[in-house]
Amino acid sequence: MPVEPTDSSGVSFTTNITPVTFTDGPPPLVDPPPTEMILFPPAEEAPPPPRRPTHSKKKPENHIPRPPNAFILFRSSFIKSQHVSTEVETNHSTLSKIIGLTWQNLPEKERQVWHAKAKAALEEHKRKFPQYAFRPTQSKKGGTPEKRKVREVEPKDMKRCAKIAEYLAAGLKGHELDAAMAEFDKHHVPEVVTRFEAPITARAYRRSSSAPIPDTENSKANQSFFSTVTNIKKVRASSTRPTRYPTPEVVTSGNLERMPLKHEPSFDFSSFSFDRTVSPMTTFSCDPLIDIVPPSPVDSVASGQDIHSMHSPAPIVDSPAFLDEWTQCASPITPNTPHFLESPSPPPSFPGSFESFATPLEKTLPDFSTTFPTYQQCGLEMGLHGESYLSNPAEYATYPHHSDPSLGQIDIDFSAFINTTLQPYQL
DNA sequence: CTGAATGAAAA
DNA sequence: TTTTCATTCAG
Repeated sequence: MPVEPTDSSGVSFTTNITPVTFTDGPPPLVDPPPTEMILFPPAEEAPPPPRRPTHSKKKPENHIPRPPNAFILFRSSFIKSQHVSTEVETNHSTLSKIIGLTWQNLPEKERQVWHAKAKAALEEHKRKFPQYAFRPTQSKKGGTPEKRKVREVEPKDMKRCAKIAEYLAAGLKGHELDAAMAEFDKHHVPEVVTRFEAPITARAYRRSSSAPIPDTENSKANQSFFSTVTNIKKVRASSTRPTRYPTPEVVTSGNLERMPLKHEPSFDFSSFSFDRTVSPMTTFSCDPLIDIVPPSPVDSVASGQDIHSMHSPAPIVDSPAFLDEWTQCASPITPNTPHFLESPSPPPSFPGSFESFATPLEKTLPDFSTTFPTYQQCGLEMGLHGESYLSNPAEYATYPHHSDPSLGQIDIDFSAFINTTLQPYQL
């Protein structure tokens, strides 16, 4: 809400007047439901914040923001009202999910209130900026969406989001919701799964939000990670393909300077072919839009080690033959290589593995590549402190804000790898 | 800057 | 039909 021309805000909403109830503006077009029936009454109209301190880089300073739509208004008010406290959720991406669900659950009657407010806001906007016209910048050039990016997303616990939304719809807010969710989290098994095996550490969980800190005492907490495949990305309705997660088709793009494609042991596709005659890879699919078949619950790798007893086995390797294939790759890994590592434990070192073949960039990056050899063999490694989720190559493109700026942006497109090497093994 | 949601408006 | 951008702020 930029403070435009000084006086353009002639519609100053009586800021410091005694809270005598009086609705602002003209009578609403839609009669609001009885106050006691409103689940989420609009937050108090606060004076516009003293201009956002954050230095917006792409905004011309005189930028006129779009008028907010009904949902945006609802979300804004919802956040302001702290209906979901920071105790329950702080991540705004997740909050958007929750509020989105809540919006759907909202009685039509109450939604109309917000549509009315949006309409009023639009009128107000037009009064204020008669010359305004929405001018979306066409970022990409005409023709092929050559380099649309597919971004790794943090897994969200949708069950939990839905539960929160359910409680909200039932009228639980604030501290009541806190208590209810605290109880829920005590028994809830977080279902967060990336399509490949994700190193779900306690810290990663916390950071990825929407997941309570896993209770290590809860023995079944981690066993369901791969018994249920969740994290199905909800994609906005579209007649064709989801807009944000297109099927990979670009053969090569991205910044591969630091991750050589060829003649580089650490990133040589040809060196690790998934020969289906050797071992069909039946445990996963690489299409980010396709669900995967959960891998067999246990593989030979998980030979009763403590680490594995607390985590599901890595699903990538499903057969000894396949494992052998991997061992022939740049990074020798033994069948006993742990695939999971709880964050506090130091990664095991393998003679002549990571250190010996890693590129300088890789060496500066998280050491979990030694923990997840399958990824490191793909030349994949991402995350700052080894606690980020490893990416599904099919979904990964770039994660700039998770890469150290001093290292340069990691930007790899795995489409070629996926299409040529993994495609045959998709289910 | 990005992700999340929904929806209005433009390309 | 598809894309952008309104809000929000931790990451």
